Amino acid sequence: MKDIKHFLRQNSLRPTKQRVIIANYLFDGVNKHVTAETLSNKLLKMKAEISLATIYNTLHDFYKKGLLKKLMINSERIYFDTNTEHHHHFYSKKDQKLIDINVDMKVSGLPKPPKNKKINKIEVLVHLDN
Amino acid sequence: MKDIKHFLRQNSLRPTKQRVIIANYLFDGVNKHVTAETLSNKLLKMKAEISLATIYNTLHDFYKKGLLKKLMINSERIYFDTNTEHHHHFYSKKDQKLIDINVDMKVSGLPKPPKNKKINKIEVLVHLDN
DNA sequence: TATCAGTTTAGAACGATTCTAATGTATTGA
DNA sequence: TCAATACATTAGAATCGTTCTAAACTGATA
Repeated sequence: MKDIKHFLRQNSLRPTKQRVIIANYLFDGVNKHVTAETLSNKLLKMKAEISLATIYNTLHDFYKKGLLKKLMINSERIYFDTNTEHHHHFYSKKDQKLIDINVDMKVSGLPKPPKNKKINKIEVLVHLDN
Repeated sequence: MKDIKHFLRQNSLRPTKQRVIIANYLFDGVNKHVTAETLSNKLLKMKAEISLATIYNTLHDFYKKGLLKKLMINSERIYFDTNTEHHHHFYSKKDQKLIDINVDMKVSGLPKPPKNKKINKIEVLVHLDN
């Protein structure tokens, strides 16, 4: 798409064929959580053969430009989130699935951070059972 | 120590030389966060040469018996926490350090979990800046 | 349209972790 | 007490996600 090219250029990223395909998928308006592997699978289904190395490069390029968030979910893989707003998650270990929590939550009773340290952000992960 | 042997047996773990050394270190009353690597280094400093495979095995054995918690911190390594109570953490990416938050915190404004899912536990990770 | 910096790629390398299969050791029960 | 055996340890190989390398390619620019 034309505007994806603009969008990439606006972020000082050359709109190469591969980046356009990936950005088109990731930034279609629906928030997504992807790993290199899930993205690769999706792209293959869309008949787009892009090497894994490029997928890794592209995810990191987008991340460096602030277009993606890296999630602090420990599960062997690195998750990238197209929702770069500060938000929280449900996590189902069983399904290996993340679900955005888009409402505002408040954490109360927080202790003082250690000396000389400032709180950057608070992440809440709600683990689901089944 | 004698009681470490009892402790291991109580948890249906054979008190082998290696498990006794590791348990003695981990369960000395001071809560710790370790990775296989940091534990291995500590043990070497204590003149205890235990193979990495055994360290991994032992950490997982202890984990399976509920003696250790696995932490959901994304950082390439798996962290094990000797504090198995439900609690939260400060995390300094810069220092690659975790600090327990031992006070009770409340999260308000939590949305309903998805259909057929139950909330298991809520984990709060407070990211530090510097 | 030639140039060149930036990009893609296959495959090698890497690092944390797990596996393998041979050796060693705690437990048991006679 | 000791032999049998079930369980543990180990070195090194294998695995898996990810990063690196270096050669080929391509978008931007002049």
